Amino acid sequence: MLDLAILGLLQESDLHGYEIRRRLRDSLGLMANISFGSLYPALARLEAQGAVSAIEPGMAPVTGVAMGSLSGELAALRARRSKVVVAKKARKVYRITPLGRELFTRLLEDPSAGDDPRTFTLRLSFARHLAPDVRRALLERRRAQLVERLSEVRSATARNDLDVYARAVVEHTAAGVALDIAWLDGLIAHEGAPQHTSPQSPTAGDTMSSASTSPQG
Amino acid sequence: MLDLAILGLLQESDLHGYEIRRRLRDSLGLMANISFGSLYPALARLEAQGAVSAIEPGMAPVTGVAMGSLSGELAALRARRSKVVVAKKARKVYRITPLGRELFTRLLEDPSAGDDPRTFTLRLSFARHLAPDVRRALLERRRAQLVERLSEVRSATARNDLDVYARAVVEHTAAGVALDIAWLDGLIAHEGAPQHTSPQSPTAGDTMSSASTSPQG
DNA sequence: CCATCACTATATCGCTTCGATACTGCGGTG
DNA sequence: CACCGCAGTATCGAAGCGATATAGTGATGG
Repeated sequence: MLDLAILGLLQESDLHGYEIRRRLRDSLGLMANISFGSLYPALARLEAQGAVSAIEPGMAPVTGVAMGSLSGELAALRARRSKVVVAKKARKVYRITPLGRELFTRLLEDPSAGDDPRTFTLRLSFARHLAPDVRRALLERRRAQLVERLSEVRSATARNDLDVYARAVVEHTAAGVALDIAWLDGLIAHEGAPQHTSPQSPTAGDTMSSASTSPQG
Repeated sequence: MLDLAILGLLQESDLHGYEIRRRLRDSLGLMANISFGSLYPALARLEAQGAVSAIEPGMAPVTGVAMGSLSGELAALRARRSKVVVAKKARKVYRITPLGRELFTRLLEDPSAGDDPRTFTLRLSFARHLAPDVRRALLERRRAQLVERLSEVRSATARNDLDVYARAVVEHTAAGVALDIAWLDGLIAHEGAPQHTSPQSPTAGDTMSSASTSPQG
């Protein structure tokens, strides 16, 4: 799961660990603070597989891509005024390999490679890399899962041995799942409608929001 | 986290592993299928701590509590017609100890013992065991967390480098968090209103539902 | 009549993830 | 210049997960 996230980010630019974490937090906006205890082992794993390769520190061109927006820009500013060349510390910058790109595609498309909510959210975030039919299949699959889950939760709602609080929880859960389904329906409708290449189709634009798919609370 | 769930269920009746799992699934309605790879180690852990004790198979009175609603009732039926005494197999029935009750209270009340969404959901499900002020504190604490999270996600929404899909995800996430907050507000209001012992206060009843706190999708 | 299926039930293995913690290098501030 | 705090990498132990093994039992059906 982390592998998918990492490869997806590296797809766009070379990054070092810390920055990957930051982007996971606020570019993807989801995936509440992945811990380093997960991140670094994941990077090591991917490197061992040959899916990413580490650009040795010092070799990395200091200009641009590799640095975090915040730290990078500040460092650049400082460099300009204090005329000290910002010799980057022990940063290990990672770059995706062709093999990594293959792996990314596989993780993104193969349903058997994880089907939990987190993975779905991640896949959807990267859905621009998917062919329209695969994308649609992804949405439909998820929808089916949610429909099943909804009926389970609804049956729990029907129980009469629940006190106020337990009941509040299950009802809230059910409502959440229902809204997720509605949201997916919106997305599916968008997929189905003939795709204009023009950025904004007239009816599009506000069907794209609703409730929580559950990428963390 | 599992510990809290297990102790909470054992609070009401003695149970064996399989049945704990079932109740987690459909009594609590949440906590999508806890795997046995988590459950049995957790039970072993609790037993080692002296928080639960295993009633040896055969010693357990076959009448009632220990069996699952389904299997139990069916087994009873069958026993009646086939007059074979259903000598229960290798079932290990667990019972909570006084020390376990202490641990339960601690896990339920101490915020430092886990503050992830799953744990919150669990705590709320067991909120009838909490004193009103502690209960309220629990809700307020969670609300504060969600408010912070919302502002984070909203700032992600403001980014302009997101494609349609990534944007859809973050917006959906934001909407979900907002609804969670609204739901909590409802619950808090209920807590605040002078508590009648009578089951239904006039204005109560439909404020208790909204969106997903995120006990799984 | 027995094979097979589906379900209850316990248990373990290897892997991923998490939370805590430790360490270093550097720039800014008192 | 001493110290604080942040950027950054790294590791450890515990917790949870998914797959898998094992075994007893009632029901289904050729």
